[in-house]
Amino acid sequence: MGDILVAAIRVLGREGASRFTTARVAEEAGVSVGSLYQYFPNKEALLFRLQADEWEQTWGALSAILEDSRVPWRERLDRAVVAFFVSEGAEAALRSALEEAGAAYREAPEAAALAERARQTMLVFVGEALPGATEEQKAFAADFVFTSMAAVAEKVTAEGRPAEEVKRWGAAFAELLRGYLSTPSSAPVDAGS
Amino acid sequence: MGDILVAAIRVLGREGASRFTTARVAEEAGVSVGSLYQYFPNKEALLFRLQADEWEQTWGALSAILEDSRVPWRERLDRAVVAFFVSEGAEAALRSALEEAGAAYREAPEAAALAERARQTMLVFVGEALPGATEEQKAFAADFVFTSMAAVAEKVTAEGRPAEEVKRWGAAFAELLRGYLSTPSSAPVDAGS
Amino acid sequence: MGDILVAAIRVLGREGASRFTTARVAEEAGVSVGSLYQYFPNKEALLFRLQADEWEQTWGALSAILEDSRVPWRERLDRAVVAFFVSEGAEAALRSALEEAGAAYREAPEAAALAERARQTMLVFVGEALPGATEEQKAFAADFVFTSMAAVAEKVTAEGRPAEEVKRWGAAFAELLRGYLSTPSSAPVDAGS
Amino acid sequence: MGDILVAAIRVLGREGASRFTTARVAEEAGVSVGSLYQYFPNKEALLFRLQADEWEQTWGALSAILEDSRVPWRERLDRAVVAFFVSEGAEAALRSALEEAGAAYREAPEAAALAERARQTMLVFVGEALPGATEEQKAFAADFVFTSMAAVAEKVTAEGRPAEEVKRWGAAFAELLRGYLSTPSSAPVDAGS
DNA sequence: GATGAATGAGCATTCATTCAT
DNA sequence: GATGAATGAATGCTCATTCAT
Repeated sequence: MGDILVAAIRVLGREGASRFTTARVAEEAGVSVGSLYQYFPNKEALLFRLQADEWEQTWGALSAILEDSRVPWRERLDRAVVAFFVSEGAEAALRSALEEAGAAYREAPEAAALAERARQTMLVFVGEALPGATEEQKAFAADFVFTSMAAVAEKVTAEGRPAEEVKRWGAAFAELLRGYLSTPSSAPVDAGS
Repeated sequence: MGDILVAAIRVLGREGASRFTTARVAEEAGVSVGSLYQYFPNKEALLFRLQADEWEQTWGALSAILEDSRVPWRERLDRAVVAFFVSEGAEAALRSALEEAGAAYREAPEAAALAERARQTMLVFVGEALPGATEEQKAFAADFVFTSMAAVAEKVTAEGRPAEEVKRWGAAFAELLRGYLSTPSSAPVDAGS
Repeated sequence: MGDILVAAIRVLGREGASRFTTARVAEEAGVSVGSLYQYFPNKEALLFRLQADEWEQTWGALSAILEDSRVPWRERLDRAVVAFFVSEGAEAALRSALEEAGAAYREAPEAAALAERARQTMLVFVGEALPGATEEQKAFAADFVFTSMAAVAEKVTAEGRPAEEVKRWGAAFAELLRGYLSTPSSAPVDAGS
Repeated sequence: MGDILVAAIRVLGREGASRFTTARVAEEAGVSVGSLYQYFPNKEALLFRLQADEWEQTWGALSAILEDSRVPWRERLDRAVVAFFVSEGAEAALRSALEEAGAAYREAPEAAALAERARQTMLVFVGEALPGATEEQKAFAADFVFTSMAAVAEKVTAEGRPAEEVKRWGAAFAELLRGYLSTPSSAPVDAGS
């Protein structure tokens, strides 16, 4: 089964999403299609698994950094953002192929659970940076930080920029977020309707 | 040919990317498949054209705002970013369908030309905000502002959030960028290279 | 399209229902699978069409006989039953293959319409044979005559008996039904419940 | 092995013929596929066995009634026919599933043996009802009675009619056959050949 | 220039059967 | 005797593209 996952990643990377077929994966893994279907009920489940593994890995590293309260939050932010950009960079090919393949990942309960965990971690972290903010402000800030970081990291890495540049973007974006979380007026909600 | 493009947008919106077929587009347009192929050499070219039109439109509005030098740059930035978010929100469905359909847009020369024009506009704009920066710093800032804005707008609108919220995100992100372009130390590049 | 129907009948007859595949039909017809699917939306529709054609033909002959009021009803009954047995005998192979293939024919509206027409014809006919019967008795008799005739004809012809014997069975069954419709006490309903 | 047969009946009833697979039967029985194949050489043999069991049971009850010479034949006929209809009604689901599954029952020697036994019983019975008939006439009558009864019972029960109605049909058909066996001219063969 | 019938490779999935453990 | 992973041929169906009319 591990063989199949490895083969799937290889096929996805080598052939692209539109040529990612069960037959090709099976052949790459050196097993029959039938065997593939003994481990995964359908093609989507396989894609799904790939996606989940990638998420788990990326987010695991990130939360370890964010939760380490011995380190000042600004430093943690810097490190986490850069780590995230780098990690996304490393798996950009798989990720974009996965996206193209359209694994209907986002709607699955497993995905929701992971996202919820991420939200919580981010919320706690933001709470440390904005001790005086209301709950609503914190919630928005957490969402904002997480979503924009993910968006930019995805975009930058998807464009195939060199690792060096990705790192620099991470640093720049971390600085941006640091500023955002540092400004007294930082809670953008107060301007909200 | 305009009919075909309109039909294509309708089919993409109504049926989704995986059911976007030449036969369906032709039928929706009220022409034969053969005719469709007289205007577009293949399916991808049609998709491509849809994408290009969308770009042109979005970017046209944006550059009009950014280039209007009678308005202070901060205000222009605010307006442009919010306008961009709103515009992306309006076409989120088409955009995500297009993405899913995999119009390999980025690599085409036509796309490169459009992007270059956008880069230039942004560069001029950034020049007004950071008069003292070096060319390299300006280049990075322009790229950074443009890319991150696009990334976040895409992500936020793709998630199907309500128009109200999209607007709020636009405002929040504009504020972020304003801060970025206002800080004396704002040129993150100084650490660069 | 006629070619495809002919080919389908041949494949069904030669290979049996379990080997009746779209690919084989297309090959037998000398066209591509794609073409087959241009005429029939799916395999079932093809089977369905075969079935409908057969029904139409069989029942057309039958009702012509039954409705010819110039002929005494007993004679009409004899002729109709024998004709039905013979007709069923001629198409036994197709019919049993069709049945095995499970064309979900019975539930379709088109089938219901045909059956209703058959029921009406039979009802009128029975009315002539049992002028004094109540409506309910007539309804039961019509159903009984039609259903049992069809059941026996199907079974006998499905067993592959020679044409000669099938004819003899038809005559015997006609006699049976004649007796049934002639007996004063013939309306079995009176014994009902 | 009994477990497997029970499981097979359950799967056939619950899932229908097209989802009747060896894997599902094995799982339902709580054994491995391998074990299933130790008892039955292939899927068809399993189906076959199901069919044979059903036959044995149905026909057993029937012959017991027909052979009980203490009862007048007319009464025996009534009872047997009604019992047959009722029995067929009870197992209509299994029977039609079996048929759909295509157990090629009729051609097997085991089936022939059962059918022969049935024929004999029927022949003896008919001999009592038509003492003066020739052997040939008796043979035809036995075949006719048995086959038509089976045909009608199958058809009526397969249509899913309510038990009450099935019983009524049984009674009606018994009356028909009684009439057939009572008429002096009843031996339809005399017109034969 | 327009038409649309024809093509056929390609895909996801199923399932009876085998055989090494 | 039991297990169940492995097999791979087979199936129904789709769709971009071509080309004779």
